[in-house]
Amino acid sequence: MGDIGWNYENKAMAATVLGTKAFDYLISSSISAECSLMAIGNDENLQHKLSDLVEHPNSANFCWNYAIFWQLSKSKTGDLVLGWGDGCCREPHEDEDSEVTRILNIRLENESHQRMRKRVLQKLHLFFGGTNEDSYAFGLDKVTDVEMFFLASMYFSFPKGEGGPGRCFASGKHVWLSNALKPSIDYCVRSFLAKSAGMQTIVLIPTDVGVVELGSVRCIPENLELLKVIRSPFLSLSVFLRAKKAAALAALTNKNDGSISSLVTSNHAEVAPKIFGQDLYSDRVQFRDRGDAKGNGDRPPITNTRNGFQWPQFRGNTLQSYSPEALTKILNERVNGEREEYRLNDSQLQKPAQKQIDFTGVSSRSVISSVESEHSGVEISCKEEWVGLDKRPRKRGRKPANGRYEPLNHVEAERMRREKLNQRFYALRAVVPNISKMDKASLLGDTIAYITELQKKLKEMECERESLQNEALVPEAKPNMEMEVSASNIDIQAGHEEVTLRVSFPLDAHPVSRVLRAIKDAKGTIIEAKFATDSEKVFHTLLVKLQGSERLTKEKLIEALSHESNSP
Amino acid sequence: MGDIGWNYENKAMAATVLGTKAFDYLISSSISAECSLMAIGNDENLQHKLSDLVEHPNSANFCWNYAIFWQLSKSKTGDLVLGWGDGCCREPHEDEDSEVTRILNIRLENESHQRMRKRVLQKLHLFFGGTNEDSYAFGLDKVTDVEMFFLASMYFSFPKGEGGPGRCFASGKHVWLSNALKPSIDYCVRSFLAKSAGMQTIVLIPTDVGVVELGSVRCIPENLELLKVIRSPFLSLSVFLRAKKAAALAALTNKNDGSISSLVTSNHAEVAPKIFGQDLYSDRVQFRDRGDAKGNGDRPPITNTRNGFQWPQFRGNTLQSYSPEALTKILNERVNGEREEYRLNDSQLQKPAQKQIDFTGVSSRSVISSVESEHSGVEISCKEEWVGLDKRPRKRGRKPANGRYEPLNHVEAERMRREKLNQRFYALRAVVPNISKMDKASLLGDTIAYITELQKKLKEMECERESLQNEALVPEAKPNMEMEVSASNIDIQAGHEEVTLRVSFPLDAHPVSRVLRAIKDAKGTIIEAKFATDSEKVFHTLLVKLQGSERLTKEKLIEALSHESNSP
DNA sequence: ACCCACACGTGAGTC
DNA sequence: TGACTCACGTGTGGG
Repeated sequence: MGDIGWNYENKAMAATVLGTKAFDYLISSSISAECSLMAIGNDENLQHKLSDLVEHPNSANFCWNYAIFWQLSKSKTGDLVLGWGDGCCREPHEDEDSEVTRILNIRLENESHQRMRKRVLQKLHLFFGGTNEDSYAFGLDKVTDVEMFFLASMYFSFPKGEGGPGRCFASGKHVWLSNALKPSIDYCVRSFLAKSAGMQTIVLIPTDVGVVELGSVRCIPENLELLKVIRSPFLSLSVFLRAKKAAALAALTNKNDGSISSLVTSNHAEVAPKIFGQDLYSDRVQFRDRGDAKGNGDRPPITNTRNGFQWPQFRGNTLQSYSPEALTKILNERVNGEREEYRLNDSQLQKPAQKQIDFTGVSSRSVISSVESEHSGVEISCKEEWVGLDKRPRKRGRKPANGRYEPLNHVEAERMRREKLNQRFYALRAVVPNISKMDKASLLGDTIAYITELQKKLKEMECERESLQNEALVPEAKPNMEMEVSASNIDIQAGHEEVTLRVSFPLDAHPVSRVLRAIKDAKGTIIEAKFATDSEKVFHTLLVKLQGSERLTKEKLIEALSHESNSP
Repeated sequence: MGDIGWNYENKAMAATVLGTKAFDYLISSSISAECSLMAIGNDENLQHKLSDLVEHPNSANFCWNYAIFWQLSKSKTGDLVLGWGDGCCREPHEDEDSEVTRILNIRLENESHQRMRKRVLQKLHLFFGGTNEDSYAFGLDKVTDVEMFFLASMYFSFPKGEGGPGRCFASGKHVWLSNALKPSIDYCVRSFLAKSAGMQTIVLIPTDVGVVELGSVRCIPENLELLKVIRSPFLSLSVFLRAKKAAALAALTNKNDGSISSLVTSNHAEVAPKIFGQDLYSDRVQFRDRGDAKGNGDRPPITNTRNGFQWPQFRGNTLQSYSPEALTKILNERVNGEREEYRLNDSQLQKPAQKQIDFTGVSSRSVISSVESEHSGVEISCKEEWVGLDKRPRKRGRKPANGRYEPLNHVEAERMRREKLNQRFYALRAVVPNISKMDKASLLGDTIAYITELQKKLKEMECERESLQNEALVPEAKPNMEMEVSASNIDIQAGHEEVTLRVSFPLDAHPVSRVLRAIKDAKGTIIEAKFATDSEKVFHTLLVKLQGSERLTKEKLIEALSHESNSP
């Protein structure tokens, strides 16, 4: 592909922003129109799961700065590839370590950098068939290193077995890099970008239908528990996505043409495949019949339409309609006239951009809300026939973003809240063993039981440890105390050059006690008892007189001793 | 009051069923029409909390067989009394210990007992102003000992400071009896009944507005954690009930007449006090304006009416309308003709009773459902003007019971589900320490964190214990093994009548080792070493020759020993 | 048929 | 004021 005519004022600068290597990757190795089919899902559900991973510091997974789901899809050439399914990237929390915040905010200060970054993203976006209105760059008033990495990742795709995600997916084994900054580490063609974003930890987790990628600027050691927690929400998703994907691919194969429009427009009510009672291609039911059946049609139509809208898939259709030459032409036009065109398309914009190319004044919020209101118009005018008609590509991924836009219709906010809660429930299910039933109440009950059990165990353990310590101390201290030589059990009689020591020990703690008892049992009488020592051992020599004719043999004695030890 | 003319065929038999003493209590000391005002609350919310305590074996409180809330109310004479607010009693679970099941099922076998029990309950019920239709006895096909106790409790009330609940309430301290079967225990005038029901554990927990009483046939030792869990759901209730009660009493005082009808009919829209945005006397909002505002008036009216219905309080109005003579007359009539009247009132009954007095064929479900359907009719006929018109007394307490009746309008079922979930959340809050925020998501997050923390700790502990055990085993086994007398370290030389034993031990584990080392340190030479023993001690006698002019004093030796022990 | 569990949209309250 | 939590009634799908 090579240079396809990107018209930057300063290519070198663009390379600086992205890094030469990464930039090369971008325009040579990885970007390809083949990922046009990628986002079959574009699943809000998935999105919420991902955003919960990175945006909620209270959960167990507080540590991630971005999350991407590499979704398995069919490329234009028919190969299976892993492409950006959905993702989320967060701004630094206020309570973040200053060091982390610093990393996350890198390159915010430089205005020209910012401009260039946006331009690069814009270009990428346009090249892949996006329009100016739905460019991410518009929605951002700053592009950090992390964000740059995150957004650029969107234009990569990986065949099975190639690149980090591809290898992870092929092997089925997770990858946990906690030192991704090390020069030797090269987990993926995007490594360079990841490093420039300060990603210390990168985790890849395979699922049935793709790969979850998480990154953190912190160093997070591999943790199987955490892995389980992360993985859990995507397990339930797998079933859903898999069916979705299978049906989509089937539809594609049946139609026997690779065009995306067929995929999009084939979604009519009578043929629309259903999965879990929901339409396959939208993550909500197209028409909640309830909306009409319940006779609450007086609600603002935005509610139904927002849910029911069949968003055409990102990039596919637009990409198809441009020849390379036309694309280049458009690119050139846009570079010079982007603001004008932008304002043209967004006449309702409350806050017009004030500088030539700077978009920082345009908050994501105003953009989106204008899109929203435009939709409302469409929706009102064509209540039923909109399927496949609206060509407006859906905003892809990272929808709530950080500069969160306002409406989140209270409906969506509530949806997110619920999703978050469910997320927690999933996570809880992952950490609590022996769940009796799968319903929430039982889960909570089991959780409570489990916690109390753990607490009890812990208390027991503590007691045990205490007593064990006491035991360990007492019989270690006791015999030591007993065996301790002190004023009470030592006696000295000094002579001229000789000293007579007399030391006493409790019998039962003394090694010879059992021998003595065995002798006693054998009715022997000790006549003389001496002991001697070398550097390693102590020898006790006993002269024993036996009563009667019994002979004390070694065997007998040993038997007596072992017998004694069995029944103390 | 004494005998007020109860017309049993066999009074002695009735006494046998309930127990003489309890029976005496019932008709002499405790029962009084004063409890007519008691059930100001009759709160479904409360009920759910209680039923959750006894009916869900999965929760932490799996162990209770009945639960009663003794609610503080104003009696007819103006005194504050604790009376049956709400309660719940459960049948044995299938998976219950056979012993417990046996206790819970006691007296099921005897048909005449059953008949008598129902008769007694019926009498009590009628005497207190109930009608045949809403008699509990109708709804039960068996009355166990536990149930008998539970149901009979309903007719008791206690002034503040008197009786178990009264004393508990006055003192503000909980009572936990885990040996309530002991003859010496007499927690309440109902003790006799409790004992006959096999209640081993009885717990009384004071709240601001009444006392929670729990009973179990198991022996449950006092447990502060459990207490906390039990108490928690009633804390949130307290606020609600207190305001409710206060307003109710205020309304009563303002009206300046003690009649209940005033309490019931005063509840019009414009004067109805509100609490938490809900009408005071019904636990649901009378009219959800939303219902009309949303324009879904085409819903079956049952929804609104069921929620909006102002159920008159139990007993109050009916009791007021009968003179004592009329009451007696009715009692006599009913005893002889109860089945006829019963069938008269329940023409829709699918399953008519088949024997003269036996009600076992009448399931609670069919009775209630007939009542329900009757209500539906009422609701349809008078859509808005129903306030205070419907005189049907509400079923009091223990509504879902065990033979749960059918509709639970899906609305109510959902309510219960939510309540149950919340219950669990409360319980969870009680067992998880360090909850950052009070919202559910955070709670779950914290719970997960806590669990993982506990698991980690436990794992650590286990490791620690293992290594400690190894440590404990090794130096416990090692010296034992070292000190073990076996073929390897014992040597016997037999003479005529004498035997010479030679036993060796490792030096460092031998008591004298430190003495020997001290001697060595003091540059002494052991000339002779003997040992002797008596029944308790072993004496080592050492003759030591010292080099040079140093004198080995006792103090020096001890110092050397202690010095050595400090730095091993 | 019914029961159960869940998710949804919505009104209301809270900070 | 908006962001957020919560409870409610309702629709729905699975057993």
